[in-house]
Amino acid sequence: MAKEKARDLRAGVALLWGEQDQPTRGPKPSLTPHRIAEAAVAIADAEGLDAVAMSKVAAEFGVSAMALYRYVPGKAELVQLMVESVLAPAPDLSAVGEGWRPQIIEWARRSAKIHRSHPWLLAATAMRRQLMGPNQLAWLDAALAALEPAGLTAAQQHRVFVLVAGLVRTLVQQQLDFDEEHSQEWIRLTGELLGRHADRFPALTRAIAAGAFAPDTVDPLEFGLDRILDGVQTLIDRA
Amino acid sequence: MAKEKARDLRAGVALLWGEQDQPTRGPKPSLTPHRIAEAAVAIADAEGLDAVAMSKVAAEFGVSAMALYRYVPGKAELVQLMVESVLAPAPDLSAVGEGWRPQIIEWARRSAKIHRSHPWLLAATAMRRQLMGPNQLAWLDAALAALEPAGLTAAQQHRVFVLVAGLVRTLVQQQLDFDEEHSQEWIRLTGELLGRHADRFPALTRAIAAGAFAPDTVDPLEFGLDRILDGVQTLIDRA
DNA sequence: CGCAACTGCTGATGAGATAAACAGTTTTGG
DNA sequence: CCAAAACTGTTTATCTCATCAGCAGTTGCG
Repeated sequence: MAKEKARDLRAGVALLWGEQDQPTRGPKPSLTPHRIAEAAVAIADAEGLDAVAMSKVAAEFGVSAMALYRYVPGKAELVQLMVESVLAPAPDLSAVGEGWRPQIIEWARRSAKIHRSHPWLLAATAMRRQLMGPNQLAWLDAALAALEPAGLTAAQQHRVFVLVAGLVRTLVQQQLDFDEEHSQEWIRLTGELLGRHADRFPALTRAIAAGAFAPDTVDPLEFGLDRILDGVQTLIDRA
Repeated sequence: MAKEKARDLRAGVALLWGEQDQPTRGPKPSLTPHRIAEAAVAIADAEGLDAVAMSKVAAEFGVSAMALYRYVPGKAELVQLMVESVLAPAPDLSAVGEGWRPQIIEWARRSAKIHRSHPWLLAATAMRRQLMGPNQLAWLDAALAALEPAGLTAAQQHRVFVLVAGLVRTLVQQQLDFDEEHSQEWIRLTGELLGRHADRFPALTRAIAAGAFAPDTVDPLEFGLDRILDGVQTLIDRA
């Protein structure tokens, strides 16, 4: 997780923002960072982020692993490109109509949808503070724009964004976990354990008995948004 | 991230819950899973989760890497033990007084404190749905117990827990990122980029100009809790 | 034309997890 | 008391990956 790989932040920036000058001499490049990222995305979608090995991505193009290093400084930067690739295009919330609340809700829904479509995205963005690419920034911009009409202070606006973005991450993670194959086995084992130690976890035992962990018709994301945005509304009203 | 390592879930369970029978024959074990986990925690605290290599942990005890496999099925299980180790003891909120709100707030504060003290904890628990050990369950139990007086349905209670736990994770992550050494460099670079593309990110540019990202006297955790719990209160009042 | 700037390749290195087989230790059943 | 069983720790050996170095072929500019 915490690999020191400062390398040269600047190299990554140039790549992420497409601010590189095209070479004139030499053989024509047969690849582009973008195509490489897309191939990597395909692998990650199908087999998870761990399956994205330089050699495997390279194989998609029939070249050796080292060939990729002509296009991408290293794996970390490749993952960044994958993220950018998947975040395009940034959401356009102009059709959602007026009001900060519907707009930020729509933002959250779209964000959640992308994260669900690319289960590795959470892990890819969970890592160290990364420099954000244009698309990541565009998503941030869209959220802030949505919140502007709420009339919060700039600092509050930022904090609300963090809450909503965090909510999306949390709930998508939950859902992905639940959908996972081992999930049933996990639930069974945990239930068994709990039965054996019910006295140590009284509140949990009660909650389970009352169906707290049973499948639920309410979308947890909608529930969370309602709570958070109600809280924000309270803040606005109070001002 | 997504390594298939079902191995035998049961082995991990037994280990995590200390449900293993002590061997009688053979040489006395010189270590215990618990001592190993503590050494690993020390390493992770000092150098990050990536620095926790079997060989490095083993070196702490002057034994070979493979010796650890006599105590722990593999690295994944070791990380689980580290988590359990760090989550002990479970929080006792009985001294906090009455009321669901102060109690769940206290729960969140203590959870945040532990996560801040062990920056690797977030990464360690971010992974695949893991089987929870007794201490992890005890934390869950404590949170549910705190929420009981609120009079929510069991399902709502669970959802609120998820919101609060997610909030803690989100905000600790933020704070850890910010404290990181490269942070300043990151902020500078991002600012530079933003200046060069201000027109593409109007809302963001406005927000920054208005100080949205400036250091803030408000604790983001308290802010988030206030919003979420206000939202929960609204839900309760409505019922 | 000849070199500089490139592209892709092969081979090497080093980190890490972990499997396999072995040697020494201790306990217990006969 | 002794030998086999049950263990502990060790050495060796694989495997998977990222990534560095150095090489060979390509191409466009001066």
